[in-house]
Amino acid sequence: MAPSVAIAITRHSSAVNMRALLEWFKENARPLPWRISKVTPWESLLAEVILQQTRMETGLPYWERIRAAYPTPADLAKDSEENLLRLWQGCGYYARARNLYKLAHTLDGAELPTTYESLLELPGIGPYTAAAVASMAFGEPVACADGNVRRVISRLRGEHLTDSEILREATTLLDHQQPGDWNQAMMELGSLVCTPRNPSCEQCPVSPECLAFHTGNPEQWPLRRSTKQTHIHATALVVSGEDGILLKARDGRVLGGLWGVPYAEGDADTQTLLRGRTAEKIGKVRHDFTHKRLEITVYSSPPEDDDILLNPDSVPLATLDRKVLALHKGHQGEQS
DNA sequence: CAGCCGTGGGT
DNA sequence: TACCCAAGGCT
Repeated sequence: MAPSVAIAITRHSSAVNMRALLEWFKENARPLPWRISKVTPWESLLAEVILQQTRMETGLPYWERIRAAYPTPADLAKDSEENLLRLWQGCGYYARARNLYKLAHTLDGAELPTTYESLLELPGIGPYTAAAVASMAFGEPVACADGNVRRVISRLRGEHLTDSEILREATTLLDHQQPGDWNQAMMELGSLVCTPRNPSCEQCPVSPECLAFHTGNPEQWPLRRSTKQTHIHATALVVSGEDGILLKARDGRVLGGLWGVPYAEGDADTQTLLRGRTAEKIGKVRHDFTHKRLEITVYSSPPEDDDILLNPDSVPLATLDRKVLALHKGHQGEQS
């Protein structure tokens, strides 16, 4: 009998959690644009993609610009990928932009699909984004599990849960009448109250039922991810003349689709990079990715005859390249 | 499943 | 400084 009693209590507690959480959300939700006025499903999808692994304050200006430039997916499909990347530059994880561009072409003028399952088939749309758009834009009762939800649920249960266990629990708790609000409430709670460090349990609407709160050490959940950052020495070459800077389109997965100065990692590639040039070392730039730290030695050289120079503001550039160009500009200032 | 993919802010 | 980690998805 004991197990069924426990289950009954759990279910009852879940219902209490939901009501308290939704009430807290109504009072404390940040005034985000899509909460102030209604947005289209496309605009909702744009927001979710831009906010993947990106903080609200960082992502919001990008959302405003990109939704204004592309009110519909057809508007995006009509434009070039490079123009999208120009609006995306500095936001990071550029595969998101490349996939978004593919998505617009996949639709081929059609409306956005309206269900979790069909959204999931689109490029760049995974379980989180499909659930977020399906619930918020179309009212489908599907739970989404992002980093916030993972943390909130891990602490509620006081367990180190796998992703599928998190999703199962989120689905159990989901309010089927207001799935979009409930998903947002869970994420908002994780973002504002149930923070990774120094959570504000005294302000939490569900702390009475939170096992982590009762242990007095909620920060022990969820498990920390291991992050190993490798250190890499790289070389960048700024070839500048009156007409601009030598820039090339990058390809591959790292900063693919953006443009940048000639760049190399390792001695052999560096020698190739500088071969035939009279290059002067002008300084170092440090740039961190999630899993690697770049120490970039920057060289400057005058253009050769067949170098094609561009205005850096005319092409999409990553922040890494902007840092390199900023160093070069400062060095030029010193020279004159 | 684990590693990879940007950038910026917080501690 | 070094590390964490964000409305994740792809391979």
